[in-house]
Amino acid sequence: MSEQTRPAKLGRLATYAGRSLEVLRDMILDGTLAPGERLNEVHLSQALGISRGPLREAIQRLASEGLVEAVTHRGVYVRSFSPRELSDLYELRIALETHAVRLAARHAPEERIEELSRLLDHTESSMGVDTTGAYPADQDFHARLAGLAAKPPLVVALTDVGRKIQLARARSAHQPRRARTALDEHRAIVTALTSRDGDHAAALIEAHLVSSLNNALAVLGTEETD
Amino acid sequence: MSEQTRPAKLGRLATYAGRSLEVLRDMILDGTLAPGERLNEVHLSQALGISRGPLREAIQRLASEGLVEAVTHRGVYVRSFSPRELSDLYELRIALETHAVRLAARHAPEERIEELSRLLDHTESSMGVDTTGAYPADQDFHARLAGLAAKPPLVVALTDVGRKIQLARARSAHQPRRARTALDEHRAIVTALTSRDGDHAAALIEAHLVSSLNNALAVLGTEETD
DNA sequence: GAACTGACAACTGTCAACAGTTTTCTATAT
DNA sequence: ATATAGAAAACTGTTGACAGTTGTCAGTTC
Repeated sequence: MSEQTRPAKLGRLATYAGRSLEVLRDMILDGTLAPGERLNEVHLSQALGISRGPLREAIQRLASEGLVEAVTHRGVYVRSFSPRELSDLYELRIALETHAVRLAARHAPEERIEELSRLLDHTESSMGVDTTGAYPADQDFHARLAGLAAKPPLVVALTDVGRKIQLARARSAHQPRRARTALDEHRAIVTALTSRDGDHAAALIEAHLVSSLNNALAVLGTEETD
Repeated sequence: MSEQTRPAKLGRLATYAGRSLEVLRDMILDGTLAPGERLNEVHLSQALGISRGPLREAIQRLASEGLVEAVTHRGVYVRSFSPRELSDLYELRIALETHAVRLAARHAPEERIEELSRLLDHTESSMGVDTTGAYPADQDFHARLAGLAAKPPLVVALTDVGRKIQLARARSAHQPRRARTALDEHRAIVTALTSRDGDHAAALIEAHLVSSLNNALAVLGTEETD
């Protein structure tokens, strides 16, 4: 009767391939599987407790998402991005996100914008203690912002490029100092949206992303191989 | 010694999964597999002469590309797009392609632009007889145009949205009359690029895509179910 | 005649074993 | 000692079979 008593080995997705995709993607994005690292099918399937079939299906999707690179008969590797590639990704993201924010300024319903504002309030209050989780909050903000444009293909495109950027930034997670600045920048964007000033919001988003990129590049530059 | 004497059952990709992906994608994009149609794994694997394993891997990639929709335990279906969805896809494409063309106007080397111009000459001359192949030529032009921006992520994004648009337009392939117009519009874009006028080129691209969209919407509107 | 029940068929999800390739290691020769 | 050739190990690509779910259809009940 109850949902709890079913096999439950599979989560909500009800398929090993689907669950493996999410697990692997998380492992890649949080650095458990480092850029350049090889994905051994046998080891991974044993670690996940499944066979190679569904695992390979998950890997195909990761390859399609551009998070891993598959070389025939030679294995799949976690992608690694050069600073130049990171810049290019950000440039694309800027093009997409400025477009999204202009649409949002014109068409987003008042309440959805207020929702976003409240989200920032919540982020700020829970940030007083420590900035852990500041990066997820940042991602959440940008995802909701994209949603305000109400154009599914745009959300898809931004999700795609966002994941690659997250991987490219890899271990250079947000720094505590930057979290504060980012929050202020987010607020300014929401304010511009509230006053329906698309051009201003777009300019703010661009500046925000540029400094985010510069921050990432700086971290990558100073970071020496351990 | 020679490449020809190897098993050769597999083409250049050397893997059933990779080849199946391309075959299936072509079948979807040329309408052999119609929107809404179900992909039966057993039938398809027999038709392709392979087992279900590599076939399923190919299908996962198609799902990731947004060309098919997978429903757990219920099969995968070729995606179908509403006019509204087609419009949204075009809007995204406009945002991306105007961005690309601005970059091209600023940075593309002279010779690459001339190359594009010669491509149009060739298209025009081989179009005198019949307009078959006008649509591939159009796609080729846009692909090369995106390439001029020299930003790989931008090319990837445009390829993704381009494929979906191609599927959404499905059987509404280019009309002979429009082929001529499109060629003229392409020429105007190249001319603007030659004079390094990014804004003008962007405006022309936008107009070109809008009329392309309108053409597609008109065809979809008048087209009744056979 | 319509709605329900249960068996049957079809199909998707998964697994374990096989085949072919690449890599590694060892033994041999220079 | 270095380089080389060959065998062994490790791994990817593929297959055929099994398991569980969904959909179908005949038979039954109201």
